[in-house]
Amino acid sequence: MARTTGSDGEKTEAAVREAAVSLIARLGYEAMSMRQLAAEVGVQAAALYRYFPTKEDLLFTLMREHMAGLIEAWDAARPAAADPATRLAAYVENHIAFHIERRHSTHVSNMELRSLSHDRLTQILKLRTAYEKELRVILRDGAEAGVFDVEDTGLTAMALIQMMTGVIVWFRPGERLSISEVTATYLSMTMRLVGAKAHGGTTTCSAAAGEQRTL
Amino acid sequence: MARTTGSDGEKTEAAVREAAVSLIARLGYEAMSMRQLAAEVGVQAAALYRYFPTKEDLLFTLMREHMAGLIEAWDAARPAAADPATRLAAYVENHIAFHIERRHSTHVSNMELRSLSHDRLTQILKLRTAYEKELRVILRDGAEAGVFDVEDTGLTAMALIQMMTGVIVWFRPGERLSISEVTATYLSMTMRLVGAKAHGGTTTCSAAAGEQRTL
DNA sequence: GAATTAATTGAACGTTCGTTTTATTATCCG
DNA sequence: CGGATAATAAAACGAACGTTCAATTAATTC
Repeated sequence: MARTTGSDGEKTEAAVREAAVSLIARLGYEAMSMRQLAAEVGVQAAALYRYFPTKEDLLFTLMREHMAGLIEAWDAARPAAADPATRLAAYVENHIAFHIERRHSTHVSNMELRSLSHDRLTQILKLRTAYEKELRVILRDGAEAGVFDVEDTGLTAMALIQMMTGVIVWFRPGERLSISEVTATYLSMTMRLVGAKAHGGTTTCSAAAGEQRTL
Repeated sequence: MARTTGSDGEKTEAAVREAAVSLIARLGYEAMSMRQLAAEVGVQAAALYRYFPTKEDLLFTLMREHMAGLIEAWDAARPAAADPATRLAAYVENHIAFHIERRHSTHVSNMELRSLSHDRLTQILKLRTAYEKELRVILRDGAEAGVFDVEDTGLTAMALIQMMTGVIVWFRPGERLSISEVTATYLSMTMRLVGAKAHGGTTTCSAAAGEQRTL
């Protein structure tokens, strides 16, 4: 047999992407076979190669679009011109919302980097670095303005990102906590961690602690 | 040929373990072939099966011993009976020291869980939960004693552990920061995050950073 | 120094992998 | 309605996989 009734390239490609994200997140890139993926889509393995020339191309596409989506989401959510605390809050909220919403895709982009070729790894890391830099800038601005108390901007940014991204490890929608509850708690932990002076009230944390080093 | 001069079962097994941790951390469990591992050890693939009946047995052994080592390290480092802040500081210091020291093995234990059978996954997760519970107890004690300000003990524990474990992603020994600098910064971030009242002083959480025990 | 045991090799097994090729059918366009 | 093209199936490719087995040699024991 050959072309099946009702077959449509766009729909098939979208189905492949979706199934691939789910399968790779669950089994891992190396453990997922192209035949398994094809079966999930309801197609023969050879049909996949109409849309993605190699298995690695498929992985790279998924990762690139995940990172692009993350940056896009932040571009849409970032406050125009605001104080560091407001910008930090927006960053935290966007980060957590995005990562909870795209748990599988985040899993893939974080765990399967080693399966990329050198060049493609570099491309993905460049996107990631650009996204992380946004947070470092916020922290630096806040530290310079004296509203944050941060010892080391780069280290703090990494710590915050790992803390926030880690939410996908344990969070399951519909369980004990809602997304907004989780976000609120992470937001308050973040503000304490960076020693943010309360939005108008007295100081919560800070005082001593040395001058900050720039990265 | 057959047995080689100077061959010794114990030494070979140790070499296999060491090479396996390094290779799996670098390539991933699925991507590492038994022939690759054997070549790294300087032996034929068949020789590996003298020590580990299957590839998964090898992985499981590495993980089990990693988790056992972590719990053992904490048992040795835990303060006998102390206030929550001191215990939390000890937990953070032990956690970071252990994870930096055993970066590769941590990578394996955190990233390759999905390659375990159901039973073995359960065993590893049981160990991990037991270790994490130690932190939750510290946080709860501190919250009940009024020396910590924690909204949600479980969530805070997960956030802290992910933040601390994340150090292995970016930390490289001999670069910008020393282990003790990193530990000190993480300790101060932790104390602020949990809203710790200073050890004996009057205010501010970041003061805890100054009082730092050596690693 | 012979018998036994420990450690390893080299070759092979069947399976599965990613991928390619070729043929076949549905759909679209005139 | 008929030719072009898009979408797939079916079968096959060589390579690599985890693993097993028999043969062989080093070390140990008596």
